[in-house]
Amino acid sequence: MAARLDDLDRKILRALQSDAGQSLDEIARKVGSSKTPVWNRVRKMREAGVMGPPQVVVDPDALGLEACFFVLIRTSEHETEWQARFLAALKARPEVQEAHRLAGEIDYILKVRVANARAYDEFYQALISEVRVFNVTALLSMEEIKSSLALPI
Amino acid sequence: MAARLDDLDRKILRALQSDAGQSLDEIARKVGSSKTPVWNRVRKMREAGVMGPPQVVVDPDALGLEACFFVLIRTSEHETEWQARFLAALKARPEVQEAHRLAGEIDYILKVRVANARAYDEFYQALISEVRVFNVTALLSMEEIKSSLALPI
DNA sequence: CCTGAAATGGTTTGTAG
DNA sequence: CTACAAACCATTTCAGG
Repeated sequence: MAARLDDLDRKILRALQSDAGQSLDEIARKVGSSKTPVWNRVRKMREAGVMGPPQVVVDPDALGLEACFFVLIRTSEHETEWQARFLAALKARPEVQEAHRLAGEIDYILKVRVANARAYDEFYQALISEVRVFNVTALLSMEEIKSSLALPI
Repeated sequence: MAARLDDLDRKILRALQSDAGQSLDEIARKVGSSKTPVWNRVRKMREAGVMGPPQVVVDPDALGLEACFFVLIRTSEHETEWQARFLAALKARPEVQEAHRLAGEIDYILKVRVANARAYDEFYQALISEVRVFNVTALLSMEEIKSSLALPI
């Protein structure tokens, strides 16, 4: 799936991932090209899945979601059936913004956004009642120093 | 900064955060309203900082960024001067997609996207040469189970 | 605050180099 | 593959309920 991207493609991605609201003319000017080539490349990259649809990032505080936890999970169960249930549970829960399966001692890490510590506990209780886990450590974020969708291109 | 958002505002945010490429007509239809009120609310929420500018999410694999690490950092230094240097270093590094200051034993967590393990090591070496840290644990992601900007609204 | 329409400007398509 | 132009469609503004 690693489409061949030339320098112009990369410049376009750089412009779009910082602000997708720009007009084609603006982007063309920034990347040193013209409207049609930019449009053709954008179209191609969208079809190839190189970039997703434009999204707006909503400020969690504005919605009262003031607590962010990173959750480290160890489990003793590694059967496919258990894993399938666990993954389904994570995907179904909107509080879970990110979930990764890890290499090493810790099996999973989650990023969870909730209103407060109490809401986290409700999430936690609901999760462990759905699937058995061996050990859970929650790390509470005090300050979001950086949060960037932008990849180094 | 917690602006009062009514039900219609929330519906609009829900629609926009899943796909900001929709036309105002489509959104208006989905939320059961009309073009002008939707437009006025979008405008107001943008000005209030409730939502950021539209962004496209780029597929890391398409750029050859195939490794994702979560980095747990402990430090013994907690002076403001050290902290300022550390924060500046994190913000300056494009590999760092997220950085949080934590409560508890672990002081910081980072999410780092790089091409491979070797690129991570280069990042790591560069970071610890800039600022002194006590202990660093890197968790390598094997599989991105879920990654969603969408907040539960 | 909503409706509906008018004007502006950007996107998308098509033709030609 | 690029430049240019024409048609289309969305956004933005504005008058009226």
